[in-house]
Amino acid sequence: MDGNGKKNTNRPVRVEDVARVAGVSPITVSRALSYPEKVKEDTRRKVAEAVAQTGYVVNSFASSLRSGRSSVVAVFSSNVRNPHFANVLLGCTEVLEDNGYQLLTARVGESAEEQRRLIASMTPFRPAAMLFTDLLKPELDRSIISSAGIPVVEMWDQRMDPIDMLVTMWEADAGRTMGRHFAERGFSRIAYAGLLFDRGRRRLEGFRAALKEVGRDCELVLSLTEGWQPDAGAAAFDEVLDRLPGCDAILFGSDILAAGALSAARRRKVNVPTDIAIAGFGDIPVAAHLDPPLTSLGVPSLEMGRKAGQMLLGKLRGREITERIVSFPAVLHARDSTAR
Amino acid sequence: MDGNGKKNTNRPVRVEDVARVAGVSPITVSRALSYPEKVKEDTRRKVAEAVAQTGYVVNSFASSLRSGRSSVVAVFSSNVRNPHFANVLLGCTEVLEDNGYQLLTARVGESAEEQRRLIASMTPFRPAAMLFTDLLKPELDRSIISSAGIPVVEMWDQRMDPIDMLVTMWEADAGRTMGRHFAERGFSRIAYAGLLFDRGRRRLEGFRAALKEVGRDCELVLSLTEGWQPDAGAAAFDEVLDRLPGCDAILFGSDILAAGALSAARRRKVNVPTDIAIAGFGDIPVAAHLDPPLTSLGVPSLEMGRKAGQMLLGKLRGREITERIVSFPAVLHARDSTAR
DNA sequence: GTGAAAGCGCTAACAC
DNA sequence: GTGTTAGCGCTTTCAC
Repeated sequence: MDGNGKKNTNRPVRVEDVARVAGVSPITVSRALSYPEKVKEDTRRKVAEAVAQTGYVVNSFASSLRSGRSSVVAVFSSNVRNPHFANVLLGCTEVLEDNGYQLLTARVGESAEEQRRLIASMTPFRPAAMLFTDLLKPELDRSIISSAGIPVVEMWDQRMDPIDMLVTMWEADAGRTMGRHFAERGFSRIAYAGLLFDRGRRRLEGFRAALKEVGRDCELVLSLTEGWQPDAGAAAFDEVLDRLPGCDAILFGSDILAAGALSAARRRKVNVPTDIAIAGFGDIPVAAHLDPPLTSLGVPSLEMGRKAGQMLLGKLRGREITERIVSFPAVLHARDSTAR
Repeated sequence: MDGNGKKNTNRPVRVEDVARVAGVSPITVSRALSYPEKVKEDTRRKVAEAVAQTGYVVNSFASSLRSGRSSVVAVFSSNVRNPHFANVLLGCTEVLEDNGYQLLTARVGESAEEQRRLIASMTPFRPAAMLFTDLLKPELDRSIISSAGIPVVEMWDQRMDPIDMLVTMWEADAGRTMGRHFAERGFSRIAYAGLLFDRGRRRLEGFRAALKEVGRDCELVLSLTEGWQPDAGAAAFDEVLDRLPGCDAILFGSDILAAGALSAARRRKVNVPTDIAIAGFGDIPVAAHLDPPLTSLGVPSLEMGRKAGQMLLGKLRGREITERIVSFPAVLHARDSTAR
């Protein structure tokens, strides 16, 4: 029934039980498990045997309560269906789990009030550090975070005043890179479609700034509020063609939207890129395999997640922090969808 | 500095402090917070004020240690970059977080030994329930899970003997559905390419069984072991064309692989579906927007994640479990990529 | 290198 | 409806 040799009494095994079996005191068991180097080789072996025999598992609640130390990192994450965020999560999980930390996850929350509530729901666990894999709302009172006095990494923020540390990509730079690409290609009647909150707005600003440098502009901006799936991109494509006749290039806020637009173009027998060029954002794996292959800006989200984890880890280990703000560059992948 | 009015001493605020301010005993504070209905309206108000004034936050470690209750659900999840798993995670997070549970996440692990290690790393937290969003290895000694004596949901398993509860989709049925579709379309030289572990193998078995019913078979099976990204699909497409001349239909283990194959077909000027039909698995959002739109089997992963969360919740609340095994059907989306 | 005593902060059990 | 006492299981502190 019970291959572990665990006792059949309902009472869980405690250090005391292990101590009795090993013929040592409880504190020695504790030390043998937490600081093996502080215990004689022989004692260590006896304790290990007793642990195996009794099936002992430490109780984190008791351990953390007494020691005041916690191996929990609170991670606030948003929509994992967005490949960006999935990559970030993967990257930071890798780093933190491999270093003995447990991840307590919560949604990041969509309104300032919801964010406050979710952060408050984590504080009883006294996490050792916090990681926000998506933007905090500007309206949020950040003192509830900073007052915890623990290492904190925010991500994607566009400002220079993080609570503690920041891993980001400057959206305006990314937008500018794409704007220059559009300028080089000589597109003249240009549209943009995407979400226009925080990051999207900054990206659009950079995009327009680069166009203005060569005397052009983004003549139509579609602010998508509902939907980020391909259908929304297809609908946006139709709307652009209606509202901006002669439009020869559209930048979308994401590759998913752009993929929808490519399919709408096929349906309407509009040739991409000859009739109209299309570009996206994020460089998801299928981008290079769409028809035509989609020009996109790649975001090193996996590396960003890893970096966030490493920064927390560094601070948890008391290393001096040299860079509080780390920004990653977006990389242009020019493909056929914007060819000339 | 501290808008919460929290004291500046380093000692954290305890129930005792709140009790003093409110003019009641510690246990009354505890009750006012955990069982408000057991406390007079007036007392409740005084406690609430004292909590606000002191900035008190309960210490989960102490609370759980004493009460023996835990609000933590351990979730073992795999590659969130796979849209299936991202959806599952999203679904169960929704349900569990909205009902007061905190999610402690770990990777599910790739080998039986790693799985054992990761599960063991969660047990010190005495979770109230466990959820495995991906398969457990058959070699894993499951007694370490069942001996915890808590509600457990496994997902995707193809057997009928879960540790406790199971949310799954019968891969063989799904494969059969696709096999019948291929049979109806009259394809005759058929290939399969995908991962052939656990789930993929069962799916292929169903696929072949349906083909055999009409006197056909899957003549070439490519076992992909490295890579599930589009490039691997493109390479598999090339290999099939080399090794099975006259092949008129390929089923891929995922839509991502199939998307890569579609792009390889374009590169080689092979027409889909006239020259060769292609189908995938998973019905990711872009599937309907590829060129041609991709035939795929949709898996209701978001609902499956929600269901898993609800089943755990039901058992945690002591409700009688009526169905220990819940299976969801895969839905065929026949699109142009397998048209005749 | 090991042990004895104490206490982390909370809430169960029981009393009133 | 509220209070008193005790103890959850561990690890700190100090002693040897």
